[in-house]
Amino acid sequence: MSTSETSLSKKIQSPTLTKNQKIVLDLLENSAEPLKAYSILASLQKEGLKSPLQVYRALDKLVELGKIHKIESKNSFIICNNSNCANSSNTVFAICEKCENVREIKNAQLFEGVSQLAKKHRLNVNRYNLEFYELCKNCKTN
Amino acid sequence: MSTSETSLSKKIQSPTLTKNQKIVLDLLENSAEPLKAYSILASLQKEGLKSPLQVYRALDKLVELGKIHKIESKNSFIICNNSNCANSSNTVFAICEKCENVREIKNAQLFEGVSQLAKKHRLNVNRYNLEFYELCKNCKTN
DNA sequence: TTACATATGTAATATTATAACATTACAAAT
DNA sequence: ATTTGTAATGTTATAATATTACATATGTAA
Repeated sequence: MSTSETSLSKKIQSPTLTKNQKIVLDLLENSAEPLKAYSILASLQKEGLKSPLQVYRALDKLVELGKIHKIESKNSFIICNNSNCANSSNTVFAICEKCENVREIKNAQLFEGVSQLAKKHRLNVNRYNLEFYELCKNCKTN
Repeated sequence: MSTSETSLSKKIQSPTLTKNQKIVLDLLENSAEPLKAYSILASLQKEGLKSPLQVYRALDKLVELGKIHKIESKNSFIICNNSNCANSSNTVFAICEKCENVREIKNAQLFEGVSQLAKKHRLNVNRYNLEFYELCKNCKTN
């Protein structure tokens, strides 16, 4: 009981990250685009990562903490640029149909709008993931 | 030019399916739940399917035709129960967080609502995929 | 008939992800 | 300080998902 309280408060205050979690998060923070697990592994071999599992475990944890998101349709991971995500874990992405560029959309009104829509249609939703497919600025002009 | 017209009209009238496409579609039509490529392969070995590629090719085509959808987060495929999908290729799913049950949501108003939201936020969206995470009826009562 | 696009069959291989198991690190409770 | 519990690590092997490459066949249109 006291243990579960402790681990709960830990989760809420977001625990300090371990070494592997830190270096993976760092890499994603400095990446302009989503990264794949095996590319993360390749990049971080000099930092001591040796096996896929080390990467997947760090990624799982970071997703759980809301620090990063998985783009399911691309099997890749992107830093969360949205302060909301720690609380609600709703996600909205715009994905370019041509170049596959992904950007996370950070807009409280839009988030709320989708939630409202769900409610309106009598859906009892815990969280959602919305992927918009567009033509990004770059691809539109070229 | 006339060739492109022809292939276009073909797509619009939805061409007759080939043997492999038909048996894969059939299987999905009769399945209560989304199926994975390799499970489809296993099920259809008696019908003559021998390699993953045969399954993936049929699946790709069926997705392209809007007859089925891929649930990205589960790497699995589900029959489209939505007559709209041939036209717009927007998708909305409700996925149970506990038992992973997936149902496609078929509701023109909801579809339109999401499109409106995108427009309202100045997003120029070609199509979208929305995954609601819920607790399904079954899991809620148990 | 020729030409073309689409579909097939098959083998090999690439990519993504997890299972299993032994060990270590750290914080909380006694 | 020691025990205990939980989470994280390291490592090997393997499972599951998906694609490349290439040869052949099929159907339709010019």
